Amino acid sequence: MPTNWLDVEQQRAWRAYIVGTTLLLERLDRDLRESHGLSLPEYEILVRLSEAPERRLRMAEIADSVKNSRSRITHTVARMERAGLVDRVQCTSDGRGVYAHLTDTGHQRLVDAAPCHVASVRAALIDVVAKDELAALTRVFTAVADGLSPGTRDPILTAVSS
Amino acid sequence: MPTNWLDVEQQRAWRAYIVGTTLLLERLDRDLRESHGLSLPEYEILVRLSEAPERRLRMAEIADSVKNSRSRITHTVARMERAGLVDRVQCTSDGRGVYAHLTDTGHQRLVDAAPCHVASVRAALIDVVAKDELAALTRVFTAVADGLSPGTRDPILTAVSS
DNA sequence: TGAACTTAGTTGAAGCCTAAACTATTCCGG
DNA sequence: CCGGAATAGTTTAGGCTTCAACTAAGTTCA
Repeated sequence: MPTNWLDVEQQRAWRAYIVGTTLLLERLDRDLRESHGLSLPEYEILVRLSEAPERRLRMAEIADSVKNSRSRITHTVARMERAGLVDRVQCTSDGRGVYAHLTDTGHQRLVDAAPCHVASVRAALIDVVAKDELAALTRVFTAVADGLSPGTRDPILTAVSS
Repeated sequence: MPTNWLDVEQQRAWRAYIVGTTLLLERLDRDLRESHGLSLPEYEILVRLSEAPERRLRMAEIADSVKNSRSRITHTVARMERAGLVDRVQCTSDGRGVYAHLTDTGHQRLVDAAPCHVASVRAALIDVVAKDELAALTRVFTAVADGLSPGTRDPILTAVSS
């Protein structure tokens, strides 16, 4: 079967996307690190934990929600525990299970970092695109995620309420 | 100044984007590795070199075009050289300069990998998105890249010809 | 009950990336 | 021409990620 190459428009879209994403993720990570000593992956975990009932989640739930491997979550949570951002709590109902639980310190760290992070996201992405382009972005990446990981959508991506 | 938080639509867009991007980049990288033993960053470098005059670029040109640090390019090109994909050639006009030059092996490797990679990009992104959404994607990330790295746009992103 | 299988999570080694310091060369002003 | 500043690229160490192998606990089914 001959390759169905990308046409010029598609190639432009693809390259713009990788280049923009490389710059964007690097910037957000750097801003968080410099101002609050958090990496972007750590920040994302803090957010998920802060939104969870009792501020805790099973390791696998974290892994699923941020789309990282379990191994990676183990390592990252271990670092966060060393930094006092989370506790690890044995799950009583499942002897294999472990909860990562947001500490007060961790919560405060998130509260401190959030305004700065939101400002970065706005400055670099949200505020430089039109409303309808943002809507297109949502559709595009919802479709992408659904194609690559069907049936595991973030609740916020389907419900309108926070 | 009170934080200008993201509204629900903006939050949906942002989360869809990170989650989708995490899955997408991971998938493309994995596909390339498994089928052709290349990482996505390596593949991108091969593409840039293959398009360059005489199939060679200065280290800094590579770094700029893929938006990676020079240090990272040094490391990545060193690995690629070990793998026989590129040569390193001392620049005659500037004693400090080094060219990375695509070898025949490297070019063949790219030719072999390209159809597979394009198929992955199509399956995961291009073919799951409408034409106008793709155009929006281009606009969004061109704006993002321009905001974060003004004045260093990829030629393909401004010219219509390949 | 118990053997096989699955799931949750961890571990350790190897590879990749970052940051900062470093070498070598070129550029610029006097 | 010289000295200082800037540029090109490399190096090294340390941190992060991946991979494969591993432990431990739960599940299934005869």
